[in-house]
Parts: sequence; structure tokens; C-alpha cells
Amino acid sequence: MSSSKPTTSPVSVPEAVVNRLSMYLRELQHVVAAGKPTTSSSQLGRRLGFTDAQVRKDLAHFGHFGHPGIGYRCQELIDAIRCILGTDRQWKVALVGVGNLGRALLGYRGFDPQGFEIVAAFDAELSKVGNEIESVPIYDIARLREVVSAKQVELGMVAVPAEHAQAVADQLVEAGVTGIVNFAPVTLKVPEGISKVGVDLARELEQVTFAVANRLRSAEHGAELDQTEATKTGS
Amino acid sequence: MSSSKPTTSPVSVPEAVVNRLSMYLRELQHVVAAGKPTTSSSQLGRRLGFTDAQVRKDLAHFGHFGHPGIGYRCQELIDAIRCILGTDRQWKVALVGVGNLGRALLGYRGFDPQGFEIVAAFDAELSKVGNEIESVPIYDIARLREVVSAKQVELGMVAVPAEHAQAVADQLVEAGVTGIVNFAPVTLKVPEGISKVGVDLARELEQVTFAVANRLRSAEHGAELDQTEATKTGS
DNA sequence: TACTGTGAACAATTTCACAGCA
DNA sequence: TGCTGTGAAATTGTTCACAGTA
Repeated sequence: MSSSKPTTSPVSVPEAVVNRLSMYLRELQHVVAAGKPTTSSSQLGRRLGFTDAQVRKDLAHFGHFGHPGIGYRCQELIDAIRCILGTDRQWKVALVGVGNLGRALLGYRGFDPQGFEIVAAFDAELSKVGNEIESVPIYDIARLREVVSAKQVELGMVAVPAEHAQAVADQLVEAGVTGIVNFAPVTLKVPEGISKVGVDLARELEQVTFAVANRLRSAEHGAELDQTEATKTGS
Repeated sequence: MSSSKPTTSPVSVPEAVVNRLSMYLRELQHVVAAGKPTTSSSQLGRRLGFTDAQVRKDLAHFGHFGHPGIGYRCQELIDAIRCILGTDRQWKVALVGVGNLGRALLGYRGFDPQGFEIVAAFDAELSKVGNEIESVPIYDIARLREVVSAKQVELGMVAVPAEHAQAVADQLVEAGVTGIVNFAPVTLKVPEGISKVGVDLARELEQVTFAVANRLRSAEHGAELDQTEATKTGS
């Protein structure tokens, strides 16, 4: 039992595990940045709010990465997780919608180091077309299919108004992307075999207000032994 | 039986249920916008990718909202869910960090209709201070405590670089906010009783690449009967 | 000693299936 | 008939506790 390459065919991994895998990765990067070469399931768990057993079980889905008596060598585990997540290589991403949010995504410094490169942006407003933002060229959305194919873009980010999101997603799929991150507050329909994730900013806030409102309710109400903690995803 | 006010003290609701509640709300708003006065658990479920039983069970945590034989009256259920989530009133929000992402958040049109109003923004860069963006005034971050207290801000959004996020969160808590949405890729520590949610853009992309990479692996590999669908949160 | 990996126990969540109301 | 609400069953996920390795 010692380090090894990730199991090639994970057969069926709960989505929650994949979520936590990303968190472990981020945390490991912080540990490395702090100069520590190794860490342990309990340390990792403590920092993220999980039990040590959970951390070990999660990682065990993919292989044997730990060293008994030692813990995990950070760089080793980072490499393994990136391999599992598929970010051991660079992914080409297209952004559709160069509004406020789109521009923010173009300027976001966190993508490149994690393996994502925005190689093209699209907008329907012709005054934006032809410019570059953060050295990403902006194309007429009418050319989406052509450009996405030509540049071999694999992932799409949808940052257009809700009413156009489905149409944009359809075009992205048509053009050959295999995964979509959607920032519009609608539920996209995508064909089987295309992955998608939705990020809805108002919904994130609602998760917080629920916890707050709930706390207020129990407080004024009469001290139920209620304990709803809204520590959803880490961070 | 029939409609009623949400149960006041939900005692203990799984976080996943709260997440879905937000999705039901969004979906119901779309149904209303389409002119339909009622919907059903199966319709709602189909649109979001859940079973009808799940929808009913989720809602049953909070009261009896449905009408046997009819389904759910959309507006009624919308009102009930907003009440449960605490967004039946307006929440005052402070934004810290007026970079690319911060500006996008200031310009985001989706907050107001869902009950969120950004009433103040803060930045350390003094050239930004004193201006308004989207008619939100930008203050020196040194005045965070003072302004947040004075304006009775309840929620904070952290959109500063990772290395400053914890310090900013500490100040927000000090100043009296009860909930935080964090956009920096770090795990914040907040005191018991403060709610937080983390949004990490690179992590969202990783959820997608995992699914894609996984699909590629099984494909080239040898057709395991693997079925990993990355249809995380809806959208 | 300090830690991992893991079967077995436990807990939570989801689905099923059906009674009951409009 | 069409739909909800809900116990009971099935499934999934988490924690415990310990054998085993460095």
C-alpha cells in the first residue's frame, strides 16, 4: 500500500465525492504554498470541516494515495487528484455573453492555474465584436459554431440573459462542446452525455438567508434544539 | 390537505432540501411567467430532473401546500417558499472587493427581484473610493465596520483576492453581518452562528471536467456500464 | 507512534406504493 | 381521474473502530 496511479475506471462515484475532491485539491495547494510537504486526513478534514474517515473514504474511491504513519505527500496527491478531475491538462473554454459577468469571467485569474483557458468569447452586440478583452478575442455569436469547432473548444460558459441561455447551450452542444457551466437562472436541457453545472448567484444567497431566517425563527420562537448550520460547500 | 402557512419551526432540514427549494422557486417563477397558474410535483420534478416523490417530500418538510387532484398553485407556493427561505423581505448586502468580479456582482440584475439589495461596496484601492457603480457607493475598506453597522447590512459578499478573504470575513462578522457568500478559493473560518456559502468558479469547472474525463476514460477503456451524470445542481 | 484503508454498524436520503381528497 | 402526503422499504452515504504498515 503506497502511492499509485489513480484507478482508471471508477465505475460510479457519488457526485458529492467529486465536489469534495475539488476542495481537497484547493486545500492541498494551500498546504503546499505554506511549505508543508505532507498532510493527513485529519488535518485536511479539520480545515474543511469533514471527519478524517470521510477524507480517507473519498480518496479510497480512486486508489491508494496515503502512506501509513506519514499521511499524504501533498504534491503527489495534488497530481493524482488533478488526474482524476481531468485537469492534469489544459482545457479550452468558450465564453458566451460578454456582459458584466462575462467580463468578470474573462478577467478571473483563478482559471489558468487550475487548467482552464478561455480561448474565445461571443456576444450578440456587434459593437463588442472584434475587440479583445484580457487578450481574448470577441466574436459575433453567429460565428459560434465555426469558431468553437475550429479552435477545438471543449467547454462552454453561458453568461447570457436567462431567455437566451437554452438557445446558446444548444448551439454550444451543436458545435461540439462536451460540458457547460451555466450562470443563467434557468435549468438547461442538454443531451445525454453532455455534462453541465449551474451557478445561480441569487440561489447561493438564498442558502444563506434560509439559515439566518431559520436561526431568527428558532430564537424568537422558543429555543428548539435546532442546529441548522449552512456550511454548504466549504470556503 | 390544503394550503397553509409554512411551519414555523422546521427543527432540522437537510441542506440539500434547501438547495432544491431554491430551484423549485426559480422553476415556479418560470411557470408563472409562462402564464400557468398551477403545476404539479411531477411537472416540477421533470423540469429539474427529480422524481415527483422527491418534490413532494421536500415540500412536506415545511407544510401542506398542495391541493390533491389539482397540484400546487404557483403563486401560493412561490410565496410560501420565499417565506421559508427568508426572502419574503429585502436583505441588505455589502460587497467587499470591487475588482472584475465585484463589478459584475454590482451589475447583476438577478439580485433585486429575489430580495437582495447591495447597499454598499468596499475596496482598498483609494482611486475607486468615493465613486458609485450601478449607483452603489464605494467606501474605503477601512470604514467597513462603521458603514456596515450604520446601514444595518446583514449579508456580505467577499470578492477579494484569496489572501485577504479571511481578514475581510472577520471584519464583516465583527461589523455584524450574519451571513457571508465567499467567492475566493479558500475555506473561510467563521464563528458558530454565522452562515456561509462558498462559490469557487474553478471548482465548478472541475465538476464538469471530471464527468467529461470520466466519460472519455470509460469509452476508450472498455465500456464499463458506468453512468456518471454530472447534472449536479440544476441549470 | 502516527497514520492509512476498510469492513461493519449506523444514519440519512430517496424511492415506492398506496390511502385519501377534490 | 389526477394528484397530494406519507409510512415503509430500498438505497445511499457517513462514521466507527481496528488491523496493518512505515
